Amino acid sequence: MREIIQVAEQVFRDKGYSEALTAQIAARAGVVEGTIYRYFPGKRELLIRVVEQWYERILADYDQQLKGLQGTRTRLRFLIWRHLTVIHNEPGMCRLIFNQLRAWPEYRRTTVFDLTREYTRRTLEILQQAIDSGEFRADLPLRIVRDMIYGGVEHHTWVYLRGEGDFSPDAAADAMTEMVYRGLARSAPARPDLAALPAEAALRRLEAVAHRLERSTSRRSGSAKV
Amino acid sequence: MREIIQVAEQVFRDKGYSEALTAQIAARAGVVEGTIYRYFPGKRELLIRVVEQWYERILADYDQQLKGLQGTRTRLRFLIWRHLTVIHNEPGMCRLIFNQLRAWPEYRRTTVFDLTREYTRRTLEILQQAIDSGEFRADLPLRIVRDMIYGGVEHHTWVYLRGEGDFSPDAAADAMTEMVYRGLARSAPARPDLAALPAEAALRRLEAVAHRLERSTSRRSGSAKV
DNA sequence: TGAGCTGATGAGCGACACTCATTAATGGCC
DNA sequence: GGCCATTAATGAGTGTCGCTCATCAGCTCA
Repeated sequence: MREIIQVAEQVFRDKGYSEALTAQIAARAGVVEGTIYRYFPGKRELLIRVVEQWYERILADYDQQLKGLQGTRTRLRFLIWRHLTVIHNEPGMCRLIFNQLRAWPEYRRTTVFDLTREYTRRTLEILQQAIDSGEFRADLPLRIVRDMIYGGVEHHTWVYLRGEGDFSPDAAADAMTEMVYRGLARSAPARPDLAALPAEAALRRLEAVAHRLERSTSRRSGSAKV
Repeated sequence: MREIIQVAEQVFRDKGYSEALTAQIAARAGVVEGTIYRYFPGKRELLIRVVEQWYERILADYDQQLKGLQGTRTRLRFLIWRHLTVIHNEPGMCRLIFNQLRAWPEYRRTTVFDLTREYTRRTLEILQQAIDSGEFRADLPLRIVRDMIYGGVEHHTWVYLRGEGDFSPDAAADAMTEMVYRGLARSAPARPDLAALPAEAALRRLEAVAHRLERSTSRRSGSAKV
């Protein structure tokens, strides 16, 4: 049975779900086709088990890695980068999840579903912590931000998953983190490299701060000027 | 053939791709199964034709609507809202596209692919125009912003597409537009005039604001200090 | 040694997409 | 209008797969 799952993973990964034949999986595993059905209700459940075991392996040391990271930006970037990297390293498996597993009605009762929820929950937590600490503004629904992150990752990696191109996990993670950070940051981003910015950029930043302060001041004094 | 496509659309929409039987489509269309294969190479191509015609219908008056809208924010919001609304109104059809069509190798040779590219190209255009006018900063790759928009929309609508909940196109469009706008806006939002400001004038303005702030701060600190 | 249990076996079934030889319908031409 | 050529429809197959089930082999324990 261990053998069946291992062989099935290989065959599914190489051929995709519908091109992978149960007869072939059985043959390669050195059993007869009927044996598969003693351990799995059907081909679907076989794929589900395969993906579940793989996904657990992938997420094994995940929490530990995250625990060693400090700061909203760093942690956020890690989450995004991690997701991008998994897709980059395991396109076959991700294709199976995105194209098959997720479309099935059984998906919700899968531990893949649970693990994914857990996975994305970390993102929400980080965002919420940043809001609590005042680093992020609180006026955008976090679930939508999360959707833009994970949906964005998926959309971005499609061409690659279709085998028609490549992408850089690092570059994409940088851009997405920056986008999210700017979209949510309360003030202009507190970037350590800001000191090195040219005068023009610094001026622009000051403009932004001044404008915001101006508004808040005039709002308080009651002389709203537009 | 017109009849076949119409019936097929209905059956595909109701039952999903794999539960929809060619025999049933033929029966409902009042023809025999073999007739379908005189007009379509296979079941896949039938779905492709169905989706293509539907999609063309959906995007028919799209450009006209967009042409009547002014301003980056308005136009951006319309694009996002439009996409969300189509999914909300036609979940069956969108499920077919997301779960089946897009996973097939034929997808790239589909006009659905072309139309989608055209559709998302508008988004890139709007973003690029905002960059050219100085409204948006130019240091983030636009393709990634686009991916976050359309990926985010998809991710956000999944629960609904699985028939397990609902979502508000308006609320989601607002939040996503806001997120993108803040993520890309060069200065404080709604001040495109600032971008054109020469350095000297900006400095004068900053001086003035600083003065005002100085006074209001000292006034406040006089009574608030403990 | 034999009874009872577990689990592998592989021939076969049912469901479907798809094919093809045959038949019917259509339309141009004298 | 009658004749032929071209095109379209027919429905009885066929092949492919996932899946089932009666049967059998190996193992344990009395």
